Amino acid sequence: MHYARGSNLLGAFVTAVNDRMQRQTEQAIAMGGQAPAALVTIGHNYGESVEFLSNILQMSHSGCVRLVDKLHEQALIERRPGKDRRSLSLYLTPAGRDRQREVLRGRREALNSVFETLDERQQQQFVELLEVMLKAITHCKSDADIICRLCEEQTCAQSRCPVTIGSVVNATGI
Amino acid sequence: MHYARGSNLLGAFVTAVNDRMQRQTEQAIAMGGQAPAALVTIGHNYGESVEFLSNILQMSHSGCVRLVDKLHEQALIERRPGKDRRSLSLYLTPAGRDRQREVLRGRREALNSVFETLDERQQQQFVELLEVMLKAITHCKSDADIICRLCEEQTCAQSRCPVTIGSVVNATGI
DNA sequence: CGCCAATATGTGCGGTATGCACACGTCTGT
DNA sequence: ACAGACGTGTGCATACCGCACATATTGGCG
Repeated sequence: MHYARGSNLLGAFVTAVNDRMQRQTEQAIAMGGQAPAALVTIGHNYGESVEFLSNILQMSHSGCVRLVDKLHEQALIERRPGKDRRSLSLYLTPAGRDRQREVLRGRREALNSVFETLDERQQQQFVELLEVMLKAITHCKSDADIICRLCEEQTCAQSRCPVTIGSVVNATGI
Repeated sequence: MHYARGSNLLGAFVTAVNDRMQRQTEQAIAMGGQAPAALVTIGHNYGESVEFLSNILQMSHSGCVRLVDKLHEQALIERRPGKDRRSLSLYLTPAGRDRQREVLRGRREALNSVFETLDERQQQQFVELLEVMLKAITHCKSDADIICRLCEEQTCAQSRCPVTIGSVVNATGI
């Protein structure tokens, strides 16, 4: 009965933080749905294909084509020929890069407004617990890409990322 | 620089958990958007109006009317005359109550699958930190209702809810 | 080599979720 | 008693997204 309360608090917390994050990121790009994640993910994975993107965003291929169209209309991304003559490579334009930074800044502000209510010692404890859970729930690279689709890459890269670690340690094949 | 990593991990974590929670709750009711939250919230607030609901779900009044229509079509809720002759009172039907339980079960499963990767001592630590943050970010009753729109009420009520406490302690008027 | 299955993109069409502007009835305070 | 606030509902439009399908390309295999 006791950890039912824990799970419930976790749910309330996730709802609260996700609301803030979503509001800020959607406002930064003036588009909803998976658009903010698309911009960030394309920025993290220069030159990848629409197919690749649709997997990370967990949407249908056709939906992703439409999303890419929208981003292209707004001159936020470029479509260049890919490795195949079938596929495309997606790149952020300079304007897209700027917009991506705004998305990430909005996200960071939303997250800081919650995280900084902890004192330094609590922050450290909290990070350790997050690491345990993130590591445990990431079973492959695909999981990791999905979880990190809105992450700040350099922040992640400059230190050991529990999601990446989990994706290796728990790897089940795919 | 160090807590930028913490905020980023928090973001990845929230994204991961929210994905799971959303998938499970939407599947339970076979409707998307705010429908799961609507069902749970109506269950928590028997006899409240459409207006009340639209505030908690943070959607326009008209959008909320349409949502209520959908739930009514599926015989999940009842519309009875409200206090005024203007307003309605919303109630779950027995089928709606069942469906609400399924939504909450899906949510609980999603959350447990993450929370239970911590051992007992870590769970206790984690709950304490969640309490600190939830209390700090809740400034009024409206905040509390929004954050708790998908909560399991009895789990919340049987022990001190940090969201409710925050809504009182930090009250700023509205 | 020639052909078929797999891959990658894109389109036609429809459905769901939601908002804005507005209409209508009801209430409330002066 | 009447103006303005309030609560509900409707017409219309839009954003987002999936399914089924069309098209182009590739790779493997007989």
